Amino acid sequence: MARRTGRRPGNPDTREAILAAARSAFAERGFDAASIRGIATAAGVDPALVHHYFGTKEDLFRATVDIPIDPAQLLPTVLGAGPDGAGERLVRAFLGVWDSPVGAAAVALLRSAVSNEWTARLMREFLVTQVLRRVLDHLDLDPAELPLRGSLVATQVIGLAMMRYVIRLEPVASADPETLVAAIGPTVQRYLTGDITGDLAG
Amino acid sequence: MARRTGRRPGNPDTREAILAAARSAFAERGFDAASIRGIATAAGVDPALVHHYFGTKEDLFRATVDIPIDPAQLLPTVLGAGPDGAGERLVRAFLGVWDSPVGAAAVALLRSAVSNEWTARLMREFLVTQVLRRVLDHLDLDPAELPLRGSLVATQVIGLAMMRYVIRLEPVASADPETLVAAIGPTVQRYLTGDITGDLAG
DNA sequence: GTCTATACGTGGATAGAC
DNA sequence: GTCTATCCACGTATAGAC
Repeated sequence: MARRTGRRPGNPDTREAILAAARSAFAERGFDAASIRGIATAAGVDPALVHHYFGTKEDLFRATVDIPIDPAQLLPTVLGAGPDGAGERLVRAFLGVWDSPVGAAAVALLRSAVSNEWTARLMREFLVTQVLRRVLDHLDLDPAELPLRGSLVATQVIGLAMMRYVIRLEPVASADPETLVAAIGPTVQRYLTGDITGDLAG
Repeated sequence: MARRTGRRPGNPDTREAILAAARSAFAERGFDAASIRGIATAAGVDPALVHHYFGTKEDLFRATVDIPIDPAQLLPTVLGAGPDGAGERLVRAFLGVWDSPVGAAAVALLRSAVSNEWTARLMREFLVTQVLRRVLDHLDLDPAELPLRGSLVATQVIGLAMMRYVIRLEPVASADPETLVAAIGPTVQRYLTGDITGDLAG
């Protein structure tokens, strides 16, 4: 019995356990409020290990939100069938991602963007360069209108995320995804391709 | 010369100075990140005075967001001219409030609602009982649809606030209010009185 | 590779002097 | 009414023992 009964050394998935704990902690509390100690406790490891594997808290956050989701993959689904109905498909695709486990990273980014200037910049850049620009570039539109159209889409989509995942306002928080697609899809469609100058009457 | 040259005693507007500093601090950083010490420094007073006037940090926050804005006052403006165009008028009224100095309190509440469960509850209750219910009660609608309509309006309006005041995504962040009214008003109008079940095609 | 101990900073809150 | 001094809790991060 050369070895004591203590915890086994070199646990191979300690890193993954930390990452998972960090993901939910950041998603539930945001960057500032989440603590390394809390994450370590949730993962069942020592706080020092977190630093050992990931460096600073900021590094850990970056690793957390650096999810293996390539927005480009979703583009064919959203835009493949042409501009008609793109709004509905975009809302459906967003809900699909946010409702999935990896959506926790998106919620973490959203929650943190409110308290941290650098995470807000991270979010702006992600929204603009990874999502909005790609979608809008595939639609034949007046280039001068693109920035406004893009940020209007952002107001609706991020507002939906805020109410559903952060503020948890009912009934949006637990509504069926297709209900939201039917209700909000047309809004996004109008922001993408419709008239946004006010000529459209109720 | 019975009196020294030190700071004058009994400064009557110290309380207001603290309140103003607290408002902008909470609006810029949220409840958690804003510190009593920082607020005191910004107000040019001692941290202990903050406690003396307002009690705990939570008490101070409540005093900060307890603004003298009665949503009921805005109702005639929004709904007075009938349901047609109510969406545009609601967006205009919101921007009027949020863009004004007292809007800082609203931004503070929004920012804080993301990190604090109790401020999120505060915001939910304010939204539901003070804003959405009042607006919707004045429109003749199927009562079964009211909660969904109300939270849809919330997704769009709060999303607008997030992008304009918190994330500061351009061009929405510095857009002319009437541009936003023209673009977003019809969305709110549809959520209030239109078809939200998906029959409306682009 | 894992954990203990600790340095270092910050922030809320209070007691009590002036 | 205002401020000094301080207590206490917590968080990040690191050094170094095992």
